[in-house]
Amino acid sequence: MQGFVKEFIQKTLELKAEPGVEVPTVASYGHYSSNVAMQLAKERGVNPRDLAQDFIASLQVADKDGVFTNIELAGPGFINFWLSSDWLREQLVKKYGKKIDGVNVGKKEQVIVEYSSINIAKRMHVGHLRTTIIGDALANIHEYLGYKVTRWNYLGDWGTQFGKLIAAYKLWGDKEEVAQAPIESLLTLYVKFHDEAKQGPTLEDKGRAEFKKLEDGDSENRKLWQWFKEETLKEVSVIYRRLGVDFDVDIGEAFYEKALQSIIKDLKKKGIAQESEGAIIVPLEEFNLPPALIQKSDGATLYLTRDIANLEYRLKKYKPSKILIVVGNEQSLHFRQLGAISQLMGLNSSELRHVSYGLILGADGKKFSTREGGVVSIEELLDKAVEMAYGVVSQKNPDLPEEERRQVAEAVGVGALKYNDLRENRNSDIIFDWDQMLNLAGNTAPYLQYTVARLRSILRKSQIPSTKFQIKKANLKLLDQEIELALMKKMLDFDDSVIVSAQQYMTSHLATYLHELSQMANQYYEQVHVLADENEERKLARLAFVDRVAAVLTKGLELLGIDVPERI
RNA sequence: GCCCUCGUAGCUUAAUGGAUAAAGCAGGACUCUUCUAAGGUCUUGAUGGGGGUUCGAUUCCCUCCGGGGGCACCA
Repeated sequence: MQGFVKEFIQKTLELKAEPGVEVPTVASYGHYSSNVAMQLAKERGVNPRDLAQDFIASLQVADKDGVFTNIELAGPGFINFWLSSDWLREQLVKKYGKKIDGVNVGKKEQVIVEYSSINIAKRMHVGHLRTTIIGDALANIHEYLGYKVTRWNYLGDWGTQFGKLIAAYKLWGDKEEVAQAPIESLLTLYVKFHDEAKQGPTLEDKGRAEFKKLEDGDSENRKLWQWFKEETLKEVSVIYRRLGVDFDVDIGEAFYEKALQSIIKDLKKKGIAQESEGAIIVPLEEFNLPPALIQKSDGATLYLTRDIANLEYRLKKYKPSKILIVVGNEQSLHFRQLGAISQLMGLNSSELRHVSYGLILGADGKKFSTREGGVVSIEELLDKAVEMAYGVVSQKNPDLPEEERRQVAEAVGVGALKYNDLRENRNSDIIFDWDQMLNLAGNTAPYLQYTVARLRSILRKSQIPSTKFQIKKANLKLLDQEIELALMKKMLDFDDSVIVSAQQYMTSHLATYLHELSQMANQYYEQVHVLADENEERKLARLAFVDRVAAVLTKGLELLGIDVPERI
């Protein structure tokens, strides 16, 4: 409802700029608070409290419908607003009377979210977890906000390592083995190639030669490459299914290979790129950046070159208003260079955003190395989380049938892991810690899932068919407890949290909101015993209300990509 | 050396330039004949140091200290 208050102030006071409105941390400062008078006092050369007083007079006159019960001056010049209970009830019905549809702030504009971006013939490890989870949630959030979202898994499917892999496969590979455990056996071949290559340069040459053949379209190598790709995707699809993640596009680096030479030629012609030490670079002094290398001295292209082609293709085909690239902040220089080059090329029609996040570090505080074996695979992480959740479910709720316990454990374990990443979307690094990742109490997904399960349990135990829970028909006047009104107000702030999450590309706002809503819901069923109510009309109204609280929490968790079991 | 990023309670983290810095974990005290105690209630405890801008700074600027990442032929 922040937007509503903002609009009300802006219209009434005829302001050019959007006024600042926030939800105060202290309840006695009102439902909403604006610092608009303090912002404008200086340029108007008046005392902020006097200005606020004038504003309040106009606002009170403008509030003909009685939306606010109180508009008050406070502190150095804050204007604090209290919403009327009836208006809250009305809005609740308006917003949540049917299913929760979202808000159309995106106006069907295109947004491309690039995330996960795995490498072919490599295992998915903890490093891929953050990008996959954060990217998927951001995609969901943009969809809720009315954007047309394209989910893009930008595959690492090109490079000399594929020549090595093909060479290794031709030497020692076994079709059956690869088909059975693709990533495992391809990885083994790759490692073997490296070990053997230490004996002499002939093997390396062979790898390079195979890659050259692949580049030139040799049909056998092309087939092998395609097969490796398919098998890898088949294998990781199991993980994606467990994570509830799905992509619209999985075009990778290889796709752009053909476009690269003409891009380089074009950049040279326009004077954007130039030769240097046998390579081709784009100087970026004007952006205070080091020069970007787009072609090696041996003529080979680079990741950045392909990203330029990638950007060009996306702009042309999708005309997106935003491109979000969810990848760790170790690549921030790369994306700053890409952004600079896109400006030089005039490819800055859409917002190109590197959604970065901190690295996951080992216990020693150093970067996890992909090369060494010390990396935890995603399967291992998921299995461990689910196993732990299963233990807790079995202990807390032994009466649940075995199959349901398994399902609950999957939702709880995976949910806990996801929420752990989504509740904090900051740029500082994270030290990998099993205990913290698998924590199931406090500000975690299981707490939110538990809250919904409790709410649904109340509905179930009422023995009233769910079709009767109609907030439109309920007599909401009977809901007059402080906690009930506070909950209503909180529920109406849901969209704000989603909007801020999208604006700042930070899922933490939504996660924090859901935790707060959840805390209030827990207080609610602690304080108010719905089923014990002898007033049938009020009981039915409360059941309808409980149903909507659960619905908002469920929707929020859905946006975060977290499943909600009926019982837990 | 240069660039980026981070530094908040014992730990993990919040806080579009706002009022009394907010949670969770851990610690202490309560709370299950009442809709699931994965809960609820109370409680101890913090902005790295120093300057500046501002009516107001965790937030912006400068500087110092400390952690992490990056810096032409990897992605």
